[in-house]
Amino acid sequence: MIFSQTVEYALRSVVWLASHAGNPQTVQQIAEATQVPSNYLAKVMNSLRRTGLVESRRGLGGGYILTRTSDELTVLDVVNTVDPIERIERCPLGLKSHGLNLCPLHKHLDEAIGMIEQAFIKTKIADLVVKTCESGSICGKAATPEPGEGS
Amino acid sequence: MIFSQTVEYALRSVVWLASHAGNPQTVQQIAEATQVPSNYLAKVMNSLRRTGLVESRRGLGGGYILTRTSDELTVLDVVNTVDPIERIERCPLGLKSHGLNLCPLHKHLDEAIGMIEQAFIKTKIADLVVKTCESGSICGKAATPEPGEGS
DNA sequence: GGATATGTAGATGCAAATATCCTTTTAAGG
DNA sequence: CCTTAAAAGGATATTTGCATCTACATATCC
Repeated sequence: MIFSQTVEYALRSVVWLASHAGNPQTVQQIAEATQVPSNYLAKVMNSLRRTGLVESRRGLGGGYILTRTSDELTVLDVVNTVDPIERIERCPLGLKSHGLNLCPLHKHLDEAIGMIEQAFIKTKIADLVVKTCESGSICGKAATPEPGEGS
Repeated sequence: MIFSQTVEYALRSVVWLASHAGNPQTVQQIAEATQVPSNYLAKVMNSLRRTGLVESRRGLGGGYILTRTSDELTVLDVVNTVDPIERIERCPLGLKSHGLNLCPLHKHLDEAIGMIEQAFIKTKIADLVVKTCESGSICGKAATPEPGEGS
């Protein structure tokens, strides 16, 4: 319901790239940092490349980088790449009787989708980057374990 | 993405029941009116019964009716029965470092989910019933074919 | 140019959501 | 009772999203 796993993965990865602008990140690096299965992540990154959100470089020193700055890149861009948001334009019941007008049900559902869409347009990837810690994960500071958190 | 097929089916059916309050509707009737595969609909209706949103009567003259009036029943009630909305409460990455605080990514995603949840609480099933036509479908007037739309 | 490190592509496996079918239970009406 | 109409339950497809594995292409470094 609501957001697919793949959307999660794609967003985590893009946020990670945003916080490492300029430095190509390999699938392995991204996978470890974002805790996404690396084999699957490879597919996801490839999708992002095909739609032009990221660039790839092969070979030693290669990896992925964003093609835009993180404040020119919205959550919607990422979401629409891997699992596009589809507005309800026609009645799923295929009734001709109300032409372009949706019935109340689908009108309300579409409005809900629209809200999400708007929120995702407004939110830039830059807004999602954690700044309060040096080289941390996308989501705190996993990479720099705190004192007293031995495992 | 966003809404599952089952949610669609459940909502259509409940809206149909709402517009036939008092008259038990059989799975067959609901299925035809809402264009949902009847065998699958049977499962969905059963779920709605288990969570108490509808009552069933077996045997001749049986069918399903709502247990509440349509303005006491929200879209969220229905959605949560068949495909519950889950807020993001803990960081999916399982990082302890930020305790109860979500990272910006998951904070934003959760807010989006929260918006949907609110919208679905506010929307009553009564708001979704088409009133402008007598015995029509949930979504216009499919049941009363217009003149000149022979088939 | 050989060794190594990367992304790219395709085949396949697996599990969950969706859909179908068949049997059993329960109720109503004669 | 018996017949019929309905829901309830269970077994089984089908489809799709998620994930894994392997082979291949391309770049860097020595």
